[in-house]
Amino acid sequence: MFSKACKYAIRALIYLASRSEEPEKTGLREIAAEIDSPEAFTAKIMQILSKQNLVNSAKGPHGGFFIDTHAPEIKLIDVVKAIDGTQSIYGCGLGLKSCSETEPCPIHHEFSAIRNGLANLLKEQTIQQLARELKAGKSVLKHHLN
Amino acid sequence: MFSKACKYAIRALIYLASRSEEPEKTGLREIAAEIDSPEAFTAKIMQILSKQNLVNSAKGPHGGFFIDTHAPEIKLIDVVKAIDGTQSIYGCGLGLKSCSETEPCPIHHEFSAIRNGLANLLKEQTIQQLARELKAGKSVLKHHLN
DNA sequence: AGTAATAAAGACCTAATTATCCTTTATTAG
DNA sequence: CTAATAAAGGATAATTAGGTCTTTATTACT
Repeated sequence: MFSKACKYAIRALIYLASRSEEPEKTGLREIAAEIDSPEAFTAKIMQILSKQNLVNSAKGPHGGFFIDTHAPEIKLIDVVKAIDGTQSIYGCGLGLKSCSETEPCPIHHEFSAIRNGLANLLKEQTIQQLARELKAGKSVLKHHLN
Repeated sequence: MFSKACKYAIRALIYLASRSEEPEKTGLREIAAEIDSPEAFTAKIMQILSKQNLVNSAKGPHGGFFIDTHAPEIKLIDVVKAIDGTQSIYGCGLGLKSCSETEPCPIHHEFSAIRNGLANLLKEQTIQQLARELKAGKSVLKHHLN
């Protein structure tokens, strides 16, 4: 569905959002540890998110990443587009270059409903919503050992 | 959604099924040409499908691939499982090892509906159904130049 | 029997993704 | 102004997905 990079990105953003009322910034090390992702690779992903203004960053001591609490909430689709691109969501299910309503691939119509459902979900759901559920203990970002 | 190999597999099977009342077998070259896929790579995929008994083959002159018309219709999910494995359908959307109803990832519930819809579709739809629509001119397997 | 046609099998190559390492640059505390 | 800290950026390595090539086995037709 999503690339690994995209999964890390979503997890990282949810974690960041889950502690974004804290005025403190969160360092890369902590993020990677909390979402159980490779640190250096996560750094690359954070760079992309930062360039796309999905996240803010500050260098130096007490620096780190943070989400602007005054900015509009981040939609999942923004993250997916930033990391995986639009083709991953809107491309043909069977990989045909020219697949459309008028020249559909064999599964085009059957998959449209699903694809649209997914797209709508990604457009509706925000990182912050998911972060609130995480904080409420309704979900987890990594395996919790008993 | 699916790997390229899986897309080729589905396209190849639909093409084969679309001409399976022909008693003649269909050679690799023709399949690859008709679904616009790399020949050698398609050969590999056909080997897998053949081992999984999703398709039959015959060596030698006038040999080729064919689908047993008396066997039950091939469900899309059989193809996806054979090529991409079950993880591609049932794995966690955020890549968590232990994601379940009791320890869900943040998007678990939201995605369950979509995931289930997809799985049901794959379980219902058959290659042969799609082949009939293809033959009726309602869909295409490759780009048709004007 | 011999030859051509075809799939099967395995080794091999290439490109993209994932991941690591190291250097540079910016920021801050003291 | 220096040392510490942390992100940014570049280079590179490892892994996986995607794809090719060569050889072998099988069959049909002279």
